[in-house]
Amino acid sequence: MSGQPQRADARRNRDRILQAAFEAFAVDGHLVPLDEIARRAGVGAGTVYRNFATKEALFKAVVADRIDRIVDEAQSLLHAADPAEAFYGYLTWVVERAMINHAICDALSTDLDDDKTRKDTEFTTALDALLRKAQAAGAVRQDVTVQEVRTLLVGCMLMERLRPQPPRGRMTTLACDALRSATKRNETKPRNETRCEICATPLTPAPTGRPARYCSPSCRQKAHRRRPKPT
Amino acid sequence: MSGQPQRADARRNRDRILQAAFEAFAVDGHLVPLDEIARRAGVGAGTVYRNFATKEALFKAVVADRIDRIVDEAQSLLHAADPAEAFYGYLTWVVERAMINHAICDALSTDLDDDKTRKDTEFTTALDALLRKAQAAGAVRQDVTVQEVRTLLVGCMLMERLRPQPPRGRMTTLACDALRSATKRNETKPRNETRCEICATPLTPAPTGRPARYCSPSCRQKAHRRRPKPT
Amino acid sequence: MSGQPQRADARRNRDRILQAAFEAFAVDGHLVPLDEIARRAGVGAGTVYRNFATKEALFKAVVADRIDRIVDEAQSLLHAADPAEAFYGYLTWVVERAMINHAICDALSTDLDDDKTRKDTEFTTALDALLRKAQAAGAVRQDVTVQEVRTLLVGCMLMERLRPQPPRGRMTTLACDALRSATKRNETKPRNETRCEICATPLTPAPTGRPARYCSPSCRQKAHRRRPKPT
Amino acid sequence: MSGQPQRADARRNRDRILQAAFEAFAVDGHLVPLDEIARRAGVGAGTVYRNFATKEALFKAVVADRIDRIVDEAQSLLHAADPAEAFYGYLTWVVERAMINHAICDALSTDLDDDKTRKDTEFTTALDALLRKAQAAGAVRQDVTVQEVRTLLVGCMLMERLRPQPPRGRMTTLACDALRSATKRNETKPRNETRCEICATPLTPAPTGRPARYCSPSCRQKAHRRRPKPT
DNA sequence: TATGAATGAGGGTTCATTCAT
DNA sequence: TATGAATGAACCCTCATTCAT
Repeated sequence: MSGQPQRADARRNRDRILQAAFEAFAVDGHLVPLDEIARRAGVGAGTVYRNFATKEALFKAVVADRIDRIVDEAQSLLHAADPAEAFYGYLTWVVERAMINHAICDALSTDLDDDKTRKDTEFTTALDALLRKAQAAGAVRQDVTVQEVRTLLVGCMLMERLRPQPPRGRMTTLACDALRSATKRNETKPRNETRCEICATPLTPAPTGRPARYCSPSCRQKAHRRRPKPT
Repeated sequence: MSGQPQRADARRNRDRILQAAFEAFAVDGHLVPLDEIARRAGVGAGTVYRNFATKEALFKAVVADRIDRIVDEAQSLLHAADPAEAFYGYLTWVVERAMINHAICDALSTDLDDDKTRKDTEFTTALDALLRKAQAAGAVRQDVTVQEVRTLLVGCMLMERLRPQPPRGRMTTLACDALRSATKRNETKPRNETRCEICATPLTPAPTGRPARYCSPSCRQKAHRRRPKPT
Repeated sequence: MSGQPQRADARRNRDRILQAAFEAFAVDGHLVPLDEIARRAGVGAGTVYRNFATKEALFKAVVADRIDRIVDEAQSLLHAADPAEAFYGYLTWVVERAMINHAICDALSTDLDDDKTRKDTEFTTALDALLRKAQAAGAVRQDVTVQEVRTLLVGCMLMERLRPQPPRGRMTTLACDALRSATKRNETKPRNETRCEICATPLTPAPTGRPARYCSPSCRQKAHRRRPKPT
Repeated sequence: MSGQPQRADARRNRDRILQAAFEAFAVDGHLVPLDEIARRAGVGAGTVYRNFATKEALFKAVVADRIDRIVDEAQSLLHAADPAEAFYGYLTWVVERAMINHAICDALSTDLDDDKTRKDTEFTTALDALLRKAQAAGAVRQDVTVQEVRTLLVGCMLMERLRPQPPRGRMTTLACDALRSATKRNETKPRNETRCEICATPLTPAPTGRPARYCSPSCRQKAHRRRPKPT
């Protein structure tokens, strides 16, 4: 049940189920019915249960599968020339992946129960290696632990998911600044974008005419009411 | 249906339902059955429906209720003597509240549909006021918008929730560093804590004996296998 | 509970409930919630129950109320100059009323339980009187009983309800022909309307062009397939 | 979902559900709970939903099933030797079927939505064919349309249902008289049955003794009160 | 072994009826 | 007495899991 099935067709079924589940979870999360996953995989519901004891077990298997790929990437970056770029680039890369596939985010934040020790350790170890090299190169402040970095990484995924509007990756850039040594921030000149004076919604500058001060009539009205009455 | 009921018992029931729903959502999120909420509130399921047209409406009412309290706090801090402390203190306070009540986190990240404009704007406006004063005082970098701060705030809630172990608020402190002007970070001396050489789990120093290098026998074994074989 | 309440306001409430229930039943039948009836009547649900033991009892009271009015009409027609016109006119009148108020139909076809004997007898007696005079005048065949007429009457209501399209009352006219003495039918020249040759749907003649033979392309196609292939 | 299931047990279950639903609807109409249907069929509620997407869909399937059988009968009568007998016999036969199974009545009076065009047309077409032959043979008046016949047919079902007492089919006979050419009625000699002088309920003649004049003591009492008081 | 049909415990929601105010 | 809030059984429907084929 848990090991790798031997027969070729059984193996193929298992992979198709994993793939279908991954795609389904990526889009709809946990709430996609198992029958739907079976349908996408082109197998019967019973076959899913032959390969995975419960729906939850299937979910965990998907997640473990994804962690493997992420760990691979970390390991391949270990010997990069620039440790700072390797480290920050890796964080960005993982977050980008998670934007596409929500399951990745769950993979890194969910407990993996039985398998936890193994998978979890693998990822943490690989991330730690990148972190230490970056710290040794002075690119990351010394007082952060790998667990904190890992948590921040998941936080970035969640934040980017909350703000899908551009600029993409802004929250990750910000969060990375929290990790950088004090003198190497990504701080920019204040953007001189204009925002609604009432609700701070960014205003898209109109090509012509007088620049807008409010994002909507209702905010303009609100501002009007706030102005002191002339005596 | 939507206004405050007049009768004392009805009012009391409504409050009890809101409270029970709040607690239930805080722990289990959306998935707690409505019957369970009714049971906790000590009323019948029908009574819940008398007060809230659907489960979703109940959820939104809970969320709106919480936002109100959070907005109140922001407004009360607007005239604090120290804008920096007011701003960062507020972020910390909100995150702490959210640690106890997960619904707060949803409240700030969920769309509130019809009411969204109003509640959402109220919160954003209050947060923006705090932010601008802190920026004016040089305590927050100029290139962040209130929307970014808000997202970071929700991110902190989520991250703290992922790492309930001490030190509490560490992720928030880190995230705040991302907002601070470069020279005012909370960077500390590297903690000279020792961590497992394999999986980076922090090691609690034993009072006596030789300091441990690994967190567990399995990691020790793993380290052993990695050592180059003597020729 | 069952008798007439004495106090003026109580009496008024009872009447308003009856009226509201009548209107609600007329439109939606039995399935309108009792709360809705109470709301329409401008009273609380409890007040409805003070006046009528159950929803069913309320329904029966409505029905009895309507029968009263129908019986009144029958009695007022008893002394009309033309017994045939009185009889057939009465049937038509009742059916028309029922077209507007479905509750009337139920009133005449539903068992009235306890009250049945009284109300039911009243109506049957009144109808029988009209019938006998018409039979005596040779306007109605001798071999029908009042029970049959009554059933036919309800049948007309139901049929008209099934065919709300014009000509209104056609089914009633037809059914009345079943009652007439053989020589006094309402038979008309065959309407030379054209109907679809396939499904018999009446065809609205176009003002210009060749007259249509089929109601729709699909019927034309069907007709085509049915034609014998040329050898 | 919609087609015929392949497995023998599935097919059997589907048939049992249809049958159970048919019987349940026949007795209680739409309001029978779906769980009850499942129970009667000896399956779980889920199985019903596997075969029919909604309760409404199940109802429509039942109805469509019945129409099929009725249409079959009409088509088999098309080439009968006596068109009059075929036509009137068919009406009687359909009504008799509907007496046993109320769902048939609904089948012919309910809209069948998507399938309506097809099923509805099939039935109307078949009925129209019978009608035209009977009209050509002079057995049916020329001024009735197939739609009217159809409505009358449903009306007969409803009327017979309202009067389950003997003689069976009397209402249908009457209604058919409405369709007959004037000279071919089923008018009989007036039955010299005696009826209650008060409420017109037919009196079953007692084998011995003086013939009854009233159907019940209460009617006798009523008659007594109506008699003019002797001066 | 693979299929997909069957199960049945809930889930959200409605509404006739009761009862505290 | 009138109100309308509270009750809770019942309804339709879903879906994780089991099992006959």
